Amino acid sequence: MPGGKLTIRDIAKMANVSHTTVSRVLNKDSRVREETKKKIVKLIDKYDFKPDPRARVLAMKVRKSRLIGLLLPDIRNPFYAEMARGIEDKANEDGYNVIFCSTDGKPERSEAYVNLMMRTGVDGLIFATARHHDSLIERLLKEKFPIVLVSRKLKGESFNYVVFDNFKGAYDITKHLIELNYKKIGIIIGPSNISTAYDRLKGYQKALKDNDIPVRQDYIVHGPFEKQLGYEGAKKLLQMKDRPEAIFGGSDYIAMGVIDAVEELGMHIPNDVALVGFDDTEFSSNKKINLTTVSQGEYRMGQLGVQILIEVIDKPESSPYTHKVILEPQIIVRESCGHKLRGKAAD
Amino acid sequence: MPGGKLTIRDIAKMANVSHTTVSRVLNKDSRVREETKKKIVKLIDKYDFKPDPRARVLAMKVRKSRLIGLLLPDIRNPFYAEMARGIEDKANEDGYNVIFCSTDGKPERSEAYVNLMMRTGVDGLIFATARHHDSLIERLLKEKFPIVLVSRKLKGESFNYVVFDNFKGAYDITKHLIELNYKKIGIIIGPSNISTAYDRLKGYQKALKDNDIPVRQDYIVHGPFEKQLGYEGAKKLLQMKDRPEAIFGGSDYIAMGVIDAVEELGMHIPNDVALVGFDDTEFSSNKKINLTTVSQGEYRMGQLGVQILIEVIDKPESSPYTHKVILEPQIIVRESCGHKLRGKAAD
DNA sequence: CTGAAAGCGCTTACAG
DNA sequence: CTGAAAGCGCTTACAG
Repeated sequence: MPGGKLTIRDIAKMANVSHTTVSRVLNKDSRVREETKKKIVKLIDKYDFKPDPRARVLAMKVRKSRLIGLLLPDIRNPFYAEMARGIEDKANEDGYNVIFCSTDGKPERSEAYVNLMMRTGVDGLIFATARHHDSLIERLLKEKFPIVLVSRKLKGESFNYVVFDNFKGAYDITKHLIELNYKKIGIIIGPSNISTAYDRLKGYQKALKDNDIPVRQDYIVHGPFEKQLGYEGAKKLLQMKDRPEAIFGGSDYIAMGVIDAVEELGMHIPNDVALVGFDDTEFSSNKKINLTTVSQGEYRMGQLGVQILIEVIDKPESSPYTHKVILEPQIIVRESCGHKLRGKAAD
Repeated sequence: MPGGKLTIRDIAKMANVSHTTVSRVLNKDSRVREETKKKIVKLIDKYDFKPDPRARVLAMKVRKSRLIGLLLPDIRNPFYAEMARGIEDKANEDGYNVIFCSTDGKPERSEAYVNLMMRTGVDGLIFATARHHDSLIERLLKEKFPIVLVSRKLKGESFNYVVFDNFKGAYDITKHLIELNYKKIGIIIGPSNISTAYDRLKGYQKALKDNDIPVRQDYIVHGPFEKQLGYEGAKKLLQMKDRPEAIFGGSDYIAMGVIDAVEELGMHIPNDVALVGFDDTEFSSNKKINLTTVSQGEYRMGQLGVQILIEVIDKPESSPYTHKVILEPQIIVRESCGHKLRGKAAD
């Protein structure tokens, strides 16, 4: 055990009391004589005695580890790092610790990590990795294990979640581009079995339709929701004969990749091609990047996620899933999409 | 308990065996008749029974939680996010989970987090937050609690660590600037009670001296090791009457702040001022940023840190601290510091 | 105010 | 191959 192998009985012996009494002072039970209490406290301090948390949990009626698990695609992605910080802060505030795992979007890794976490005994799980159909999460749900989904949802509504209105965010930012007089707008987006990608694509399409702009399939690039996709997608899009004048990067991380490609092609943002992202990570606000994007407030999303999870852990829900929050995204306009009515870009 | 409240005895009852036997199959003890084993395994699968990890740990001779704690300044800082990923990957590989905490460099937060982690029972701790004199770490060391320091060291050598040769990295990159014909070089760096900041400052100074360039105190900006410092420091430096022609940002994160300031002042990198950083985060390689920097390989540093920690956990060291690794940093030259022999910048 | 006893869910000699 | 028993370190009625 941390700090030595003393037990409650050792302390008891030294204090000439039963271990029961020591346990009482450890648990701030009032019915201990002030005098004996002092004696025991002194010993505890002297040896810096720490009761074994596991034995403690085991012996207690309500069995909690005060540990929550967090599954996310990649902690290096600034979007998730920010969210993780919100989760961490809120959790610690309530006396919980958080274990995190980066799955790289691979179901088999999720599976392995969840097993690992279960083995160490987490009280609940936060998933930022849900796909539309996710057997792991569905199983956990069926077992009534406490979980909450953040950012990404399953199909349906039978679970607790906190997400952003991705449809609206995408709709708005696409509309913003259209108002700036762009008509040829490409999009580079994650796979459609991820709710965020799916909804953003829908929002983009709807905005085009509402403005009588045909949706071109060749302007849509799908792939893994990673930076590399932005790079490859932009290369493809920008080398078309009839290339887009603007690109909607499905996330800031993807937009990072787009920027690399644009520079490599010797082009300029926004003169040759406008660019918008989604997430508003720290990167986007950099004065050299100045990416127009959609702010989700992922820190807050993380906080809300933990808050809900802790509620569920404390009182497991009877049946219906009542915790659902949909956050309002907000467009952050910067220079990466040029100026209003600037006229068409080269093509 | 996760997945239901079944115990080993429930399973035993159903299988008509003693709970001892069930425990045996759970622990892959070979001396169980194939037949009974199958029967039990079937039951375990059927009910998806999971033994309580805490009871398990409690009952075992060697008491391990397979949990390690990680203290770092801020998970949102890409440098630490990358390191965390290295730690996570290596830990999971060995069956460990990692709990992380962002301290924002505040000793009182470290203290609180470590208490929290101790309560949940971590087997060891990785610190990326050490200061030269750090009473918390020193106490843990005295208690022989398994810990390893990464990136930042205490004064002295009585502990295990994996760090980079910050002195050399800073020396080399400063020398690089000098070879490019810059003589007025400012530096924006963290507080000198953090080993990385201290060593980098020393490296910078030595490089200047070795090239007969006087060290000017007014070209040195100290402060908290954060992005904001870069912004403020650059504003200060660049508005001096006799301003530096080049700035050494003590970390990429600081360099990010410098870039913001430079742009805000309407200046250009590298024409008006050259810039170098330290860390080589993803941000720096972006084609619009192109920051010359020092690559530390923090992912690998994280991996090595866990590896050492696990070794120490498995066999606590007799006395001397034998795990010390110093990694060689490497300069990554990009365009943020202009071209060789380009002549002096404006001033 | 205090202690003896039972019990939390599991593992592991020990003895068949 | 299998089981009864002791024990891990702690908490908590129950009975003084």
